[in-house]
Amino acid sequence: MEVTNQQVAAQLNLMGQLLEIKGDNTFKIRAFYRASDTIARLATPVAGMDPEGLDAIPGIGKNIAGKIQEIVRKGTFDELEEVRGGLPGSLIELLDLEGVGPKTVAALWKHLNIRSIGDLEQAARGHRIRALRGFGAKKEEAFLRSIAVYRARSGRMTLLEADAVAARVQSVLTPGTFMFAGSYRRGKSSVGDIDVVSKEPPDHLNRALKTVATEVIDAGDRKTSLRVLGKRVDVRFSHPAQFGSMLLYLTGSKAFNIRLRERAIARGWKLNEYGIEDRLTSVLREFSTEEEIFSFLGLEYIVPELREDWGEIERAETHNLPDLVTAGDISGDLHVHSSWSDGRLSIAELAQAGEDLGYAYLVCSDHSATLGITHGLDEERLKQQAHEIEQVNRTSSCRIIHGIEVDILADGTLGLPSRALADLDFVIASVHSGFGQDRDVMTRRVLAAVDHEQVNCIGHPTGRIIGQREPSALDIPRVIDRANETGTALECNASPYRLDLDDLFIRKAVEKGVRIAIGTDSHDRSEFTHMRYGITTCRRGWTGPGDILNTLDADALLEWAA
DNA sequence: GCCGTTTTCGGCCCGACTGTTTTCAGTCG
Repeated sequence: MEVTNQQVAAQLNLMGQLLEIKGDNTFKIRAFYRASDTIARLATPVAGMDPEGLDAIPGIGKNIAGKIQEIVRKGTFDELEEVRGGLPGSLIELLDLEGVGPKTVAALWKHLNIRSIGDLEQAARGHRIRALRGFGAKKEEAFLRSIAVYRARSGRMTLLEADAVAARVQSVLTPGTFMFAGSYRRGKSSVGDIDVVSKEPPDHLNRALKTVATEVIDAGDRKTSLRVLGKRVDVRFSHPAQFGSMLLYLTGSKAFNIRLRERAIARGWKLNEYGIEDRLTSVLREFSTEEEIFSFLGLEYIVPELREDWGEIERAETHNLPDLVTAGDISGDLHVHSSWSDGRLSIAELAQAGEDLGYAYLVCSDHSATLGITHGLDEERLKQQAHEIEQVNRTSSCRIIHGIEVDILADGTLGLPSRALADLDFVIASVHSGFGQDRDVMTRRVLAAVDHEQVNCIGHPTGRIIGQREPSALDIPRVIDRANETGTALECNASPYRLDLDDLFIRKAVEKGVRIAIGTDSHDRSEFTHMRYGITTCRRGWTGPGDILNTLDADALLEWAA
């Protein structure tokens, strides 16, 4: 079984953590973390790369390249096993506690033989930690609080949850005085916390924020951290004259910020969240908008969705950033369900919803009959549905395109015969079962659907459900290559629980020339607005209007599908 | 451990907040 990039990244990350506890050189530690991050967001599997190819990746030198090859061969590397041998494995879990870092873990272990979260809890309850130099009663309380949060935590938020937390925070903020920042602003498919930059005075705002917080983690004049609806919210206060710098800093990403700061250093400046300081004269230049900073640094303005250090800085230097798709480019939704299968809306109601959104068309893609739980369509009911769609289309300005979401069965065959699919205008093929298949089986299964003459699009290709189900083992780069050969589109499923394909693979796909179909997978009226999540995910994948099927008008779409 | 349009050696982003101290270490983003 081929080792995935995620597994390689996990081993490199583990090495970083162990070296931290051991107290090794901080720059060596940083190198392992950086390599881990880089591998985790690489679309190309490292398992197939040669040493030169690995070495060519920024942040990966000869040494780590060798270790990656060791991991590919045997799942681990000698130096990792050596370091691991000297430390109890359970120490790592202590690093997951908020406020507990490597120095704390090492001290607790060496002096009190604390090796796990359970050990720490006992020691804190027994007040045994305050005897240690540098530790006191408040630390013991903080450890117990962190343990409680750790045990109750639910991980990253879907964008729906993030919207709910953001709305609650927004309810106590003054319009026009703040901006959301962080990964929420960058539009990542899941969000760890909510970041806010505010121009309002801290004392006033801290009082207001407390009214919506379940816990105040810390509160200062420059920054405040809270828990709202159980999720972390970080607020930074900024002078209006410095708002651009603070917004840029808090929007990140971290890797992007580091690159910009390095760029400033090369010019004799220091970039921070207050402005750009001349290192010689110590004169601080302030920026009220982000646009001014980019301009000052000699860069084209980079939209938040692109700020990941995925090559956008180099493109901004030459004023050659991609032209990204916007909501205004979208003519229709390529994946919605009706009450013919498991949706709530009738065909007529779908058409009305489409009209309300100003869409030229909707692809009605109900489930095929093989998926027992959703009383999907067989050949006979498909014909009846075609008749109803024809009726509705006579009076609707939003055209209902007759499609289907047909199951890709475990052996790669489809849930309906070709003759039934031939009568339809848009065929989406999706995996809905057997997600645990190994890489080869799953990939052959999906490739069979890509090869199928009637299939126009592969729905939610990896099958992941954010926070609930991991992506399948599918070899996406192979699927992308084959989709390019056969002219098959890949879906960006816009459901906030899916966002599948995600940014990284979308970028890989459009680089190869594969078209992306954005579908909300709506089962009810409220879900049509999820289109915005799909658009943002596509923008993060560097897609322009021409890469997206939804930007075609109805006739062009049908022509493409035929 | 990685890297180079001042460098193959000597750097490596920058600052806020807390707790335990009495000037700072640790953690976090």
